[in-house]
Parts: sequence; C-alpha cells; structure tokens
Amino acid sequence: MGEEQRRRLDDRQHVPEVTVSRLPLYLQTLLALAAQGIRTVSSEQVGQAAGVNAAKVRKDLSYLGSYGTRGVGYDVQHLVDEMSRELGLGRDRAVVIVGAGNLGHALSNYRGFDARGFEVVGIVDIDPDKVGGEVGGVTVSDLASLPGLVAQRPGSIGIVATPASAAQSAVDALVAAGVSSILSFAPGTAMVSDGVTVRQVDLALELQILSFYARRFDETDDRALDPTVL
Amino acid sequence: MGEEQRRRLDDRQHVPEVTVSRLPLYLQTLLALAAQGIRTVSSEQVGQAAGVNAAKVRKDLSYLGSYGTRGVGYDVQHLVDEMSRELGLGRDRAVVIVGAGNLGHALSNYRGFDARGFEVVGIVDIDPDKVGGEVGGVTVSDLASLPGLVAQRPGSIGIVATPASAAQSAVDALVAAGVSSILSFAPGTAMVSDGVTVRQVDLALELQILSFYARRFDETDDRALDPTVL
DNA sequence: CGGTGTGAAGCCTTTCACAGCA
DNA sequence: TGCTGTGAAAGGCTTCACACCG
Repeated sequence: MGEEQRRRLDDRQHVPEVTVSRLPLYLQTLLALAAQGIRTVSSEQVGQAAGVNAAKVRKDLSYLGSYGTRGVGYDVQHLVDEMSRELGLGRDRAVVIVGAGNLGHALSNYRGFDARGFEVVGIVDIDPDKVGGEVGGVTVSDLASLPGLVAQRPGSIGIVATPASAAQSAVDALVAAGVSSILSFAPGTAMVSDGVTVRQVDLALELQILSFYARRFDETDDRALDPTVL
Repeated sequence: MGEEQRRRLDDRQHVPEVTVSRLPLYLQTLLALAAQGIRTVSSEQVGQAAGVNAAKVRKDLSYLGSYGTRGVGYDVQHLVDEMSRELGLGRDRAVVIVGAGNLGHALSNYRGFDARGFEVVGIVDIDPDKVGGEVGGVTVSDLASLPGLVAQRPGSIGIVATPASAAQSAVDALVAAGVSSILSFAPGTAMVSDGVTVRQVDLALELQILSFYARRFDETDDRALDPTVL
C-alpha cells in the first residue's frame, strides 16, 4: 500500500461520525441543484437547502479535502463526484434483506434503492411457506442461501426485517456470510463483533421519542404533573 | 414572565435531546427485565442490556429525578412508571398515516405499534383508487378527512409515507389538522413552523451512510466514478 | 469583493471518580 | 459494603470570525 493511499485511508477514519451521517444529505441536495442546472454553489446555498448552518457545511466538506474556490463556491459536479467516491457509491452496492414479512415486502418494492445505486440481490426467510415466492422482482430464498448471495459482492449491506425474536440470529447469519454493514428494523440491541457497523431504525421507538414532544399538547394529564413541568 | 419562572421552564426543557432519544431504549430494556421477573436493577445491568455505558444511564435517569436507591439500584416497576409518564405514554396515542402505498401498508400492518400503546386511527391518501380500501383493519380515507381523524385526539402523531414529491404537502396537511409530532419516511427536508417536531427516516440515506463504512471492505478502489449510478 | 478554509472559542455530551447514603 | 447521584474533567461538535485567495 502506497504512502498516498494510506494517508487517505487514515484521513477517512477521522471524518467524524456526525459528518458522515450528513454527507448523504448534502449529496442529495447537490444532485437536486445539479438537476436544476446549477453548476456552482456556496456553502450558504447548500446549507439553506439542507437545513444546516453554512459554517457546518464548510467544516464538513473540509474533511473531504479542499474542493471549493475562494470567492466563488463549489463546483457542483466536482463535489458530487468527490462525495460519491468518499461514500463508496461509485458502483452498485448489493443489498440483502432478511425477513420476507410486511416490512421485507415493502422494502424490496421500494424504488428508491435502485434509484440511488443499491441493488436488492436477494430476500431470505426461514419460513418454508415464504421461500419460493416472489417479491418486488426478487425470489424469496432460504436463509441458507445467504452466503451465496453476497459471496461475489464484497461490501454488501444487509437489512434485518425480522421480528425482534429472530433479529440476533439474522444479524449473526449476515455477519457469518461476510456482511459487515447492517441496517436493522428490529427492536432491541444486537450484539456484534468489532468491525461490524449496525444502524438501527426502531419504529415504535421513534414514536415514543415523538410522544415525549407531543406531550406538550396533551390536555392536562390525568396523573399529577410535576409542578415545574411546563 | 418572571426571571425565575423562565429559568424553571428552561431547566425543564433541558432534558438533553440525546437523553430523550435514549429513554425509550431504557424503557424497552426495563420492560424486558420486568417480564423476566426482575424487580431491581443497577445502572450497570441496564447499561449492559441497552448497550450503553453505566455512567450515562445514571446521568440520563438523573434528569428525570432521583428514583434510585444508593447501594441497591432502581426499582424496575417504579422506573417504568416514571419513564412512561415522562414520555407521555400513560394513554394510547393516536397515529395517522399519510400515504397508502407499500410503506403505508406495511406500517399499518405493523403489530409493534399496538403493542406499545400507539393506535393507528386512520390512513389517508389522495388517490381515489386507494380510498375505501382496507389495510391492516383500517379503512383508507381521503386526505380531506384527516382533520376529523385527529380532532378528538390531541397530541396525535402523524406518519408521512408518501413519495418525496408529496411530502411537503402531507406535512402541511398534518400540521393544519393540528398534528405537531411527525415521523417522515420521505426523502428531503420538510419545512415546518416552530413548535412542530419532525423526525425523519430516509432509507436510502441510511444505506448511503452504511456504504461509507462498507467501503473499507471493498477491494481497492481508486477507480474513476461512474456518474450513471447516481 | 465574496466566499472558502480553519484556528479558536463555546457549548454540549460523555466519562471519570468519589462523596454520600441505604 | 455497594451503588446512586453528581461535580469536574475530557472529548467532540458547532459556531464564530477572520486570514486568505481567486
């Protein structure tokens, strides 16, 4: 591995997690601007469109390198290219869905994946009744075929769409098959070894968070409220 | 408003957002422990089960008040009650889904909502072909009936499950109907007035974040970017 | 000029470490 | 003794403000 390449890898590790989570947002914003024929943008414009402070935009982009021009702004296409590269979106990335229930169905039918360069290469389930069925143009196969689905696709992403009770074994199966980036919709915390990234989306949990903020609008609670509250 | 009162109000709001977002996680953890018949827990145990540092658990819980017993731990049931109250989960909360497509279907069929005290009171769509259909035991009604659905249920939560193009108007319709806590699955940033809380779950965006981390496992790629995948 | 790139300040969150109490 | 509750330290993120440069 050459000096140059190593340094870039190391640099990449220093991109703060929060920044990484905002990059796709900027990317979407830039693509929308590009579609409007806009070729140059300022951090101010990007920030406005993405709902983010301009200084934060500049700081975030500076982690990727100095791609702007002082006094002018950023070249939209150039920035799109650099960000796509940084996010590893230069190629189609394979996605495997574990769990062919309601959510698995909805996900494999979701058109947004294809549109953004993710290819659903398979959906697996343990239920023999579901195996063989077709969902969103993909055939449901047995859990055992999971390793085969991703064998030829390093850097694949797994999606867990099982009930909570099956989530840990779904994650384990994905990791065993060589998948180390996982999006889980199952409630509960999955245990994984180092080097595996799991992002979790728990729908009921999101609603509970919203409930906290919705509470402001409840009529007086039947239970006694702490007097200092609101 | 006097200084003192303002200070108290500010203090109350000062349950940090990150803490609020962890409370439901603790709650789930505690409910699971309660189901196992465990009546007392230490911050260490909760942390272990929730995948969180014990000190953080104590700090977070301390924002709700001092409900623990030194040398002993926390009474599980008492903590569950206090947290439920804090999260406004003392009653069933109404949920309205906007958009009866794939995702809307999956959501209204999702059993996890009921199980955690959220009642899907309606699902609306602008497509006349979809109106009248039944999904998950709920009839799809016209967008216009949205205000009626939540009129009797202050503190309701709205879920946006529309395509991106309809997201802003869906949000506007929800806000106009009096909903001020919204979970959106649509890509893009929705504009809302102050006092409205929007949480966003963008599936493709989640995958792009994972793609960044998956890139470590790609074979060496400094290859030129193919713009067509975007 | 105008807008980037970036040290430095400020703020928020996490973690430490221990006093205090059952 | 054991574990909570919490000041204080450490770390990380955001925001400011301005040097710098096209």
